[in-house]
Amino acid sequence: MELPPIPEEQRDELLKLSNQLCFPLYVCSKEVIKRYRPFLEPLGLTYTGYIAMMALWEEDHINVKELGHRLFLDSGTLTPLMKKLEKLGYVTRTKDESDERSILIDLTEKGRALKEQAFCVPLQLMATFPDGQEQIGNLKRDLDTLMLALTQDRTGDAPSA
Amino acid sequence: MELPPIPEEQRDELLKLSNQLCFPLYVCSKEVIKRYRPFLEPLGLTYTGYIAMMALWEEDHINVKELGHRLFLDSGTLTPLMKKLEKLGYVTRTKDESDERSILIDLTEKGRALKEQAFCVPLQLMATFPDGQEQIGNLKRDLDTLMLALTQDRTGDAPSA
DNA sequence: CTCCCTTAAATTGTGTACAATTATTTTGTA
DNA sequence: TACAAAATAATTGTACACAATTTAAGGGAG
Repeated sequence: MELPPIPEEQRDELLKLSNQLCFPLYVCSKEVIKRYRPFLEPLGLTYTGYIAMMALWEEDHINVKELGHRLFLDSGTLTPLMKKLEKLGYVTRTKDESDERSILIDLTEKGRALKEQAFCVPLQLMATFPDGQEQIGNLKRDLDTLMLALTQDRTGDAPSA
Repeated sequence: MELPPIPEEQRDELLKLSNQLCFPLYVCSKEVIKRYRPFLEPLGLTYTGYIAMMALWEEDHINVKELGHRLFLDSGTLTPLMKKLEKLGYVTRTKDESDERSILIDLTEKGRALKEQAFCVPLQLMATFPDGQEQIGNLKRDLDTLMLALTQDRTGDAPSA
C-alpha cells in the first residue's frame, strides 16, 4: 500500500503552532495554574498541594497509590508533596498496619479546617475571568471526555472499592 | 451588601475535583505531552524543544524575547533550552549586532532539515487517539479562545512587527 | 518453609517552569 | 555628554513531573 508523499505545503500546515491541539492545552494549563498562585499562597499551598487537598477532602485515609490514581500523579511527585503537607500540619503519614508497604494519608484537624478557607478559591479564580464565558461549560465537558480517553488505558485501573 | 453564607453542601461541591475546569486541563496537558515522548525521542527533542522548533520553522532569526512571546515562556526556560538545541546543532545563538542585549536564534541546516523528520509527528500522535473524536475540533476552538482570554493582558504585548 | 515474583513507596536523575534577581546594554533626557 | 530608567538575557532558587531504579514487604507455588 504505497501512499503518495505529503506535499511541502501540507507539511508546513501540520507543523504550525496554531494548528496544534497540544499547544493551547499546554499554555492554558500553565496560565490557569499561574492564576491560582495568589489565592493559594495565603493557604500555604501550591497548585499541586491544592488538588491533593481537594482529593483528600473528598476522601482521606487512603494510601499514596490510591491518591496517585485519583490525581494522575506517581510516588515520585507525591512522596515529597505529602511530606511537605505533613510538615505544614495538614496531613499525617502512617504505615498501614495490615500492609506495611502502604503509607496511609489522613487529614489532621487543621487540614480539615483548611477547607473552610479554601472553598472560596474557586470563586476567586472564576472572578478573574471575563464574564459571559459561555464556552466554559462546553470546554469542561469536552476536556473531561478527553481526560477519560487519554487515561482509561491505565494498567492497574481503578480499585473501584 | 451583606451576602448570605454559602451552605456546607455547596462548599463541598465547589471543592470537588470533578467540578473543576483546571483539573482536566492540567491532566490532559500532561498526558498529551507524555504521548509525544516516544515520537520526539528519536529526534532528540523534548516537548518543549519541539514547540520551540515549530516556532522557529515558522520564522527564525528572532531574539529570545520574541520567541518567548510566541511560546509563552521566559528566558529562565528558554536560555537553557536554546543552549541545548545549540549543542544538538539545530540552532545558533548570536548577539544581535544592532543591539548587544539581544541573542538572535537562527536555524542551522540541520535544524531546517529536521522539519522533514518532524512533520509526521502530529500524524503519529493523532493515530494514538481513538478515531471519530468529533469534539476535538470544538475543543481546539474553545481552547484557542481561552488561551487568548488568559494571555491577552500581557504587558509588553506583540511587537506586531 | 523458602525462593521468586509482585507490589508500594522512596530515591535518583533529568528536564522543565517561573519568580526574583543580576549583569549588561540601550535609551531618553536634563 | 552624563546619568537615570528601561530593556534583554542570564542566573538563582524553588517546585514540580516523571522515568528508572532501589528498598522493603507481601504472596504464592513448590
